[in-house]
Amino acid sequence: MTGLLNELSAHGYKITPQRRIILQVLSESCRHLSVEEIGDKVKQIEPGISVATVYRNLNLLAEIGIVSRLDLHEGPARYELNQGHDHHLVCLGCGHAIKLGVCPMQGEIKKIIEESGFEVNSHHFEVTGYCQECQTRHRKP
Amino acid sequence: MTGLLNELSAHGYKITPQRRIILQVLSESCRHLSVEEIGDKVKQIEPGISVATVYRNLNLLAEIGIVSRLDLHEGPARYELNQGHDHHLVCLGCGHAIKLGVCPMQGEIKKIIEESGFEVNSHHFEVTGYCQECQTRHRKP
DNA sequence: ATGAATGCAAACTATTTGCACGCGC
DNA sequence: GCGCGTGCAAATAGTTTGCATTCAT
Repeated sequence: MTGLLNELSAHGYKITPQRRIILQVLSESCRHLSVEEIGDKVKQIEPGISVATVYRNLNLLAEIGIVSRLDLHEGPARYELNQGHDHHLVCLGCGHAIKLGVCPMQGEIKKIIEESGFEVNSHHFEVTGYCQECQTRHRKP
Repeated sequence: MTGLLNELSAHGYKITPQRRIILQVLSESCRHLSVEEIGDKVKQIEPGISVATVYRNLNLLAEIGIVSRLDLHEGPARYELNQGHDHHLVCLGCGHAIKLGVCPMQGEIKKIIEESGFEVNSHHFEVTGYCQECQTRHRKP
């Protein structure tokens, strides 16, 4: 948490109460939160904070790599603290992002991409479906 | 192309001139098109067609699996005919999506996911960076 | 003290929707 | 002829932005 704040100032950005709170909220969650969810939690702590600020800071944080953004087609973007490097099983039922310990960007695939001459900037692997809990619920209708 | 139309009626949907034209436009492109691009091309063929129709049909086509949708964070969603199953190297410079012949959803990774009890609905692997052509352009500033 | 960050509201972009009409089956 | 599909315009969702003010450094 303090590390995150340091990273902010290291990039030349100021440490404001708003940023502190946004980072706090993110660090207390173990799943991808929508801007709305983040905004709600933030407002519970300090009601005066505007959505615009939340948006601005999430963009900023995503840009410097502190948070990662998940763009599902349905609904708004979702954010979470960038846990180094992770891929997820995202449940369409409950929204939980289950961490996957492995990364597809290795072995044969990595080699193929490197050999193609493409300069990799980032990669994204995401599996959507239903977690065990939601499977039963989803099947009945 | 006729196969695509068949697939539509097989799912109980009517074959309208609009749908015919949208599919024609998609089948003539080798890259992911935004709705705006699709709309423009469609209107060159038949000016009366409304964007709403384009949206409605792209959603429909995506649902029955005829087209695939690409959700970059920047800007609108992009669509292309579903070429079976593909992953891409998306260039941040020129926007081209270079097809990757291989799929990460196999071997060890597939096994791990299956064993976790997660019910996979779909998966998405996407690499962003710069294609060879754009690498030089991008490096100079 | 200076410029970066904020709050507010208005603007904007992408997409969806309600309704009356038109057309494929 | 029935009902799905369409065009239009208005509505909505998500996000960004201009501007005056506040605050971190």
